[in-house]
Amino acid sequence: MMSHDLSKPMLIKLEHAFFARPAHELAPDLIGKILVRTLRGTPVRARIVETEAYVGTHDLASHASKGLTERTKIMYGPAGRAYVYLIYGMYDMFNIVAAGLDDPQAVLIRAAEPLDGWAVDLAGPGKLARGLEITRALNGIDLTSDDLYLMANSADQPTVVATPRIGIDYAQEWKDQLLRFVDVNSPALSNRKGLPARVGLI
DNA sequence: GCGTCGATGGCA
DNA sequence: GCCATCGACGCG
Repeated sequence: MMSHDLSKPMLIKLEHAFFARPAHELAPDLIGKILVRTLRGTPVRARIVETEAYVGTHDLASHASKGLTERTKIMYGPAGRAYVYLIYGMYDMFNIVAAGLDDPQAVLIRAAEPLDGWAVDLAGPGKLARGLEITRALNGIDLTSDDLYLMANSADQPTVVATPRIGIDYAQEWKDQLLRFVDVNSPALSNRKGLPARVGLI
């Protein structure tokens, strides 16, 4: 008979099916998940604390609003791959493709807490990609690969709050949609504006 | 603490 | 001409 110690947290690798749903559902569910990046043969881990959903061609903040182009074509493919692009000439942005074929949705990973005593600043999408060495060379990579994958921690039940997305003031009626998701108790958010100073027994 | 600004290159 | 950003600088 197998024994199960339910007091022990379970770490389970996320498979493709986890990512194959609308970005507005996937994005909050990614808070508290663990990113594993293999660098020079060694896995480093970080806990995701901030994400944003980009929900399709009608979303004026999404690159997919430009339709199918050389840059956006990865979002039209299967869920669970990386969409990595360059912004401001110097920062790579790491996104996870969501939804299904020909439904171009994605989740931007904006901040994480390094684990295992690893001292690195991952509080912001540019810093996160730099710290994890995620560049455009990884655009299209399958996120169940050993180089970069995700894990669920059954013991981690973060308090998730939705806010407007950052840096998309041009997106008209989309700029106020509550499509950014944060673990309100994390010290590693990119930006704390609009959040309660602290969350206790409110 | 907060506002402003420049870096820097791919994209449509 | 614009960016799904960051870090440096100047306030007082």
